[in-house]
Amino acid sequence: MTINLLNRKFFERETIVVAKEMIGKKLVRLFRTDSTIIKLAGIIVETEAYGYLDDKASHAFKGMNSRNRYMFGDVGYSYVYFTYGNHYCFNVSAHTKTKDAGAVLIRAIEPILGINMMIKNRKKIDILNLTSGPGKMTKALAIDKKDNGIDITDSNSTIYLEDTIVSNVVLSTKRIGIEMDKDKYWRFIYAEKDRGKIVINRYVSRKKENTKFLE
DNA sequence: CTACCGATTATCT
DNA sequence: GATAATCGGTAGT
Repeated sequence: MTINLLNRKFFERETIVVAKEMIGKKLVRLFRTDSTIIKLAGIIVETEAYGYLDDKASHAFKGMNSRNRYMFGDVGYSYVYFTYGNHYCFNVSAHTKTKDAGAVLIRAIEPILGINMMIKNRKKIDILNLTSGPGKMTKALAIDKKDNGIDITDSNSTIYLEDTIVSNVVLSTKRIGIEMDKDKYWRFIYAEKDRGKIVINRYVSRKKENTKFLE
């Protein structure tokens, strides 16, 4: 069986385009021990794009430092940072070759594999709140600083993204929790059409934000 | 149901 | 010394 991973080229495009197209793809998290492999997985239902000189809200805006270094250079690498004294956020670097930095924050997934382990990691049993936010998701998947700078396009990595067929709807909204460049519609969420009505995926955080329809 | 607010600490300047 | 791409609890409607 061959698994189709998102490859380097996928991430070597405009950060906003990559953020939008990551919606509906599968995020896989592996734990390898001597004799077993534990696999956690979910469908990406919420992302945000963070740019470079075009985006005052981006960690990369003021230039490279030891924290944000993986937003720069080669694309398809994880950028994991710690914030608010408690939480980790998980990004994948993505930008065109001519632009030097940019990344996509994965804010929420719909759990599809290893839900029991996610419940253990989160110490919460409420399925709808297991992974519906960037800090909740990293905790459910046990992602932290040790996962910074790993190659997401390599199937030997402990985190990678699988390609999927995406036929549902993607909406955009303003980004969450920032003070600068608030008006960019660079947040993307998963939705589907149900008898003509647009229904936002249940695992998306803050579903009441004003949305724009894409295409 | 929505809105506000305090916790907590690595990292930046 | 100040900040922060959040969360969860509590108060209010």
